[in-house]
Amino acid sequence: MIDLRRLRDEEGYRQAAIAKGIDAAHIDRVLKLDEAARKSRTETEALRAESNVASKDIGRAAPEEREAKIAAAGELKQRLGAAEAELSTVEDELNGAALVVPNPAHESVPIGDEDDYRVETVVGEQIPAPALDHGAIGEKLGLVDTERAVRMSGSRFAYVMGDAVRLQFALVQYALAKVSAHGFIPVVTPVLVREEMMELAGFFPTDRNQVYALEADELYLIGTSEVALAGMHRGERLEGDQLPVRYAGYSSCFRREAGTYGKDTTGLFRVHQFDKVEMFVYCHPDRSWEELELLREIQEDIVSGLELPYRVITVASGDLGAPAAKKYDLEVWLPSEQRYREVTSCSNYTDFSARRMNTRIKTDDGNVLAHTLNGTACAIGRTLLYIFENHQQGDGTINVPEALRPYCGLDVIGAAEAS
RNA sequence: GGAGAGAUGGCAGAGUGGACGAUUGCGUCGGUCUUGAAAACCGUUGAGCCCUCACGGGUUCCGGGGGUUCGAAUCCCCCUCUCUCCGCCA
Repeated sequence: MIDLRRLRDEEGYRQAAIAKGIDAAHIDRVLKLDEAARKSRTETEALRAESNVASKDIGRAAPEEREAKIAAAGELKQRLGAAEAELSTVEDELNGAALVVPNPAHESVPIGDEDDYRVETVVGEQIPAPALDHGAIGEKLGLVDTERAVRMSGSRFAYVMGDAVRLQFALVQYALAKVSAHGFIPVVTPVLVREEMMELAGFFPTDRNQVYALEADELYLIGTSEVALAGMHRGERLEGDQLPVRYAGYSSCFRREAGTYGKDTTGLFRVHQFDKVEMFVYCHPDRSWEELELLREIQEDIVSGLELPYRVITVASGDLGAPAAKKYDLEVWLPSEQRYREVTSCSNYTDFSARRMNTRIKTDDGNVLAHTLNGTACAIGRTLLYIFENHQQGDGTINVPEALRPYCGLDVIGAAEAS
């Protein structure tokens, strides 16, 4: 949710919202509605004050005076009712209009669309395509079975098997160790949440068709543990001296992937269900830009520790999504496609999400809205597939990155099958 | 799944239609006393929004949403959650 006060007072804030792709005319409409709502609120409250005084007076009045006073108060109530009705109409309209205004982009974000990103760093070698792409080698080495999974559950499901499972849990342990070093508290979150949480976390109504619904129970499967972590401190006031609070959520994630027919149909790249370690930070507004850089550093550390070639880009304003003021994508080189593809991303939501969640911080100068950030620590399935390709060796085996060996006891995968 | 009880400020816990944003206790913060501390005593102590340069004023909030009434923490309806007992279960 946007800060209406800043939207009307700060031209830069307004311009930065427009950079995200919202119509300037829409913002003007929001501001007009805001002004109308404030005027109506002032009038309504004045009437209510009058009405409150009248009611209290009845309580004090002598019995013989009551009749007349009640009649007078009743008339006041009529006027108040009309004013309240008008106010609630304007407020509903305002809320509806304000809800679609995106969080303004930070000044360091390049203006533009999907292709206008800025490359920040490039690390590692862009290796040539391996003998087998991740889907093929997964099937060949008995690590991934999509054919049987399709019979079981439909397309975009997979059985992950054998050493891939060992690697999966090694990745979880590895990622948790990395984030724990920075004070992240591990959390296993609920994967089912109420509709209200989906709305407050900003996924409804916009991404409703991406979310699985359990209609009988009116519960929804989360697409990321971000939903559950963003809701953790709903309506709370956090102690300033305990911040920043950093959580590492681990959960399965569920996505309908509506509208992606024919895209990334092989292997684990785009599936309906995958596991993920997600970072989520609550912090003081003064600190959030530092925290964003920390998230990015951790992400680079995790990926480079797995010896994967990657680059980091700053996503352009038009491709940010409504809540993010700035977003980095970390993309790993996918040799079979000879291009970089996303593995993690991290965003600063500033106070956009906290305003809706009503998560505040106690400070000496009163309470302020928290800033929230989120970023992937490790998307397990995708990371597995980048390992399958980038660490595939000439003999058809997969070399296990040093960093994972202590967690799974494997040096190489597929030696028996390949020979 | 069945039956019952409940949800009030940081916490505990009063309050069943009119001076209640709410008795009291603990905790908080400030002060008195003390070499210092404790104890004791005195005082202080919720949040959101609107108006105002400010001082200040108004309004809303007693789990959430609706309703009755001139007036609701209090009465009515719906929802959510918690506890106790029974059933089931990893």
